[in-house]
Amino acid sequence: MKLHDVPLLKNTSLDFRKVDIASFPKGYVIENEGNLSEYIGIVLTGSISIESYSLAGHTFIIRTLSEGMIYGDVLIFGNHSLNYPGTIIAREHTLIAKISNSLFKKWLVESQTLLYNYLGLLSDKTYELNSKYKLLTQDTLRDKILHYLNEQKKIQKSQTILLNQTKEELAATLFVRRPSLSRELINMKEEGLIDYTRSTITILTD
Amino acid sequence: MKLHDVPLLKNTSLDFRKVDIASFPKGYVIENEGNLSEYIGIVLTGSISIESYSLAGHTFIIRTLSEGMIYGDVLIFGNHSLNYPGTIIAREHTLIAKISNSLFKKWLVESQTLLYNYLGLLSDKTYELNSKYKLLTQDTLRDKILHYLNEQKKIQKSQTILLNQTKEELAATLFVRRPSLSRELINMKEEGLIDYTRSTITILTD
DNA sequence: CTGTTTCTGTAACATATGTTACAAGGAGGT
DNA sequence: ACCTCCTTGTAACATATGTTACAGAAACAG
Repeated sequence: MKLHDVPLLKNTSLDFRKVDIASFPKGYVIENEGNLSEYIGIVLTGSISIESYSLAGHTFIIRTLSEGMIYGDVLIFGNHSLNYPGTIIAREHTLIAKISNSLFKKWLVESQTLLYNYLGLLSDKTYELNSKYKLLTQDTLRDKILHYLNEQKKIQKSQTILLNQTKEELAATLFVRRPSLSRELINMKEEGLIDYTRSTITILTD
Repeated sequence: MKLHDVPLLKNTSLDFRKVDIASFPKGYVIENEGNLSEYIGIVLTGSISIESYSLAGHTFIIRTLSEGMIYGDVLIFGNHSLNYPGTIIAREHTLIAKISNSLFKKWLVESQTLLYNYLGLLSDKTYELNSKYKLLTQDTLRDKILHYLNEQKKIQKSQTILLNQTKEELAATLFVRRPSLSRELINMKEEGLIDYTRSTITILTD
C-alpha cells in the first residue's frame, strides 16, 4: 500500500518525502510496552499485533493491525505520558511508515482533510475500545461468546460467522482459556443455541 | 461552573448564547443506553454516572463525570452509529449544557483553540479507557487490586491511598463483588502487603 | 502417501470468585 | 444518648473457569 492510499492520509496533498519507511521481519519487536511514543506508525505491508501481559504473565492481544492501519496516534495531544500500552510485534514481514509527532502536528494545521480523517480515526478507535470494554465486562463465558457472536453477526451480516482464527486465538480474544471455551461451545451446541465447525460458528436462534 | 471555565471551551471566544442548559434532579435518567447521541453534554453543576449492564444483568459504572466534564464527545466524527454506550444518570441535582453536534463541528473549524482542547480531551479519554482495559485484563482479583493501587499511588503520589468511595463502590470499580473484595483485602493484610481502614488503603511494600 | 506438526475435543481435578445471609461497627440525625 | 441506616466483615456454600494432560483429527511438508 502506498502512503496516499492510507485512509488517514487520503485526499491530502502533503509532502511525504520526509516520511521514513522501516522494514521488519516476522516476530520482530517493533516497540516495547512502555516505550515513549514519538511517531505515528502506519502499516504499509504485512501486519502487526499489539500485545500485553497481565501481572500474572498471561499474554493477551490488544489489537491486530493490517495494511493501512495506524498505531501511536491516540496520545499525541493528551496530558499523559506517551507510552505504548503494549508491545508491538511484526506478525509477518512488515513495512512501517513513521511520521514524527511534530511533523504530524504541523500537517494537521495545514490540511483540513487530514484533520477530519484523523478525527474520524480517533472516533472509530474509541468505538472499538468501548466494544472490547463491553466484552470484558460480561459476567460469564457464555455472555462473552454471545457478545462476540452478536458483534460478528452485525459485521459479517450472517448467522454463520467465519472465525478467521484458531480456537486458541478466539479464546485469547475473549480473554479465556481454550479448554474453557471448548467446554462452553459444546454446552451451547447441546442446548441447540449454536452449531460450529473448525472455522465457523452458526447462530441457531434469533 | 460557567461555560468559559470548562476545560474544553477554555480560552475560546465562542458565542455561547445558542447553548441550551438543562436541569435534572437526583436519580434522573438523562439518556438511555442505545439512544442516539446528538449533542455534547457538559456537566456544569453536580455529577452524573454512565452505567451499563452485563447480559447477566449486573450493573457496572463506565465512568463518573463531575463538573466541567463532557459526554457524547467521542463519536461525532466516526463511521459508527452515535449511540450511547451506557445509561446516563444524574447522581445529584445536576445542570447540563448541551451543544448540538452540528454547532460543535462548526465551532471546531472556527476556533483552533477549541480544536486543540478537543484533541487533548480525546487523548486523555482514550488513555483512561486503556487504563480500565488494563484493569479488566488482570487475571486475578489480587492483580486488579494491585493494579488499582499502583494507579492511585501515581495519581495521589502517596503510599496511603484515599478511597473516596465505599468498599461497595470500589468493588464495582474493580468489577468484582464486595465480599470477594473484602476477603482478598483481608488476605493481603494478613500477608503484610497492605493495611487498610474504612477510607484508605496503605501499601506496605515497594 | 507418509510422517510430523498443529489444532481441537475431552476429562479429572484444583481453585478463585460469586452468592447469600447475618452480625457488628460507624455515621448521622433527633 | 439513643435510634436508625448504611457500611463492612465474616462464614458456609455453590459454581464457573482455570489447569493439566492426553488422544484423535486435520493440516502440512516432503
